[in-house]
Amino acid sequence: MTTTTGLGFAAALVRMSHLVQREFADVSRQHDLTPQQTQLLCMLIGGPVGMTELSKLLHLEKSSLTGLVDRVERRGLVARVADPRDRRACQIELTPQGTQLANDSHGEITRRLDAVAEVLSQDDRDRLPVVVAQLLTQRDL
Amino acid sequence: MTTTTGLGFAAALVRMSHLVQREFADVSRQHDLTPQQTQLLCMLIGGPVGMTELSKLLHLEKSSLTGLVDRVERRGLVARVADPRDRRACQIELTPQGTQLANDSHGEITRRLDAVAEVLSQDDRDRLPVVVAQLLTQRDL
DNA sequence: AACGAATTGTTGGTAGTACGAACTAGATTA
DNA sequence: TAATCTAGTTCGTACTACCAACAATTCGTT
Repeated sequence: MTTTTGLGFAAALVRMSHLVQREFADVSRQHDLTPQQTQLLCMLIGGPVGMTELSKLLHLEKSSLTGLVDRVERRGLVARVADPRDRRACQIELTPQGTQLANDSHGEITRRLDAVAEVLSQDDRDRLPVVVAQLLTQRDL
Repeated sequence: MTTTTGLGFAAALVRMSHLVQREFADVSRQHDLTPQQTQLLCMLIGGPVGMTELSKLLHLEKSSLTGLVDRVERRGLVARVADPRDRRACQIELTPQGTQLANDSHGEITRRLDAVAEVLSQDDRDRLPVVVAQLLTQRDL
């Protein structure tokens, strides 16, 4: 009842989430980062982002984000750069070292999760992202 | 590339995980619990569990678990009961109040995630748990 | 039975996470 | 200009999670 057969839909999602979280934590630890720090770095791969937007992307209060950025900045992985358009605001950007780490981590996580997919039929493998996309249309972004 | 269309397999899993985490956090907050506390309570629905086994189920160090159980015990939701077979060990069990909360939370989370599934075709809805079960055979339990 | 090893759970210390309320400085609108 | 809103920080609190060290108990050998 607990294993492969009688897994309900909700339970399946929860289990899958745990699997992802575990890989994420694992890779983060390899790079001596916390999962939250890794997530922040990955969020910046596309380019600098302001604090307010980051807090929305990460679903964090701004005050929580301040501390997270502080700690990652202290390690020299990101920098706060002034926003020329608004003197209150700042943009968070990856340093060269941070870029390296962000790419490595992102790549490793992607590699691992893709590896997990290998047991599936080609059909299932193609279908799952589509299904997820449908789910996300409701609650997520 | 970021949105619905070109979602890679790994990215899909990560997004789905976020969705689950969010629902979990949301429901926990409604009941004035942390996600970790909710998870602990749900883990005990099936009956009392010892600390060592719990730490494996939750992937936590025993020392981390001690604190988690302490806090939930302080709220009167669980109790440590002696294990007659081993005088070192204890079993963690839900109090009546904890049972109520555990069932409520578990039900609410299940209800929400099942609701999310409603956009899917019957076929996809049936298939996903099977696919997840296949994925879990590798890394998970 | 007794000794050493392994196991169960706790304590204490450290770092990180996350929130809310209060705040400063700069932008926006009336 | 005054009133208001927004961007980000600070502060205080509670929780999470790890590691190393520990006491009590059980297990395995001899």
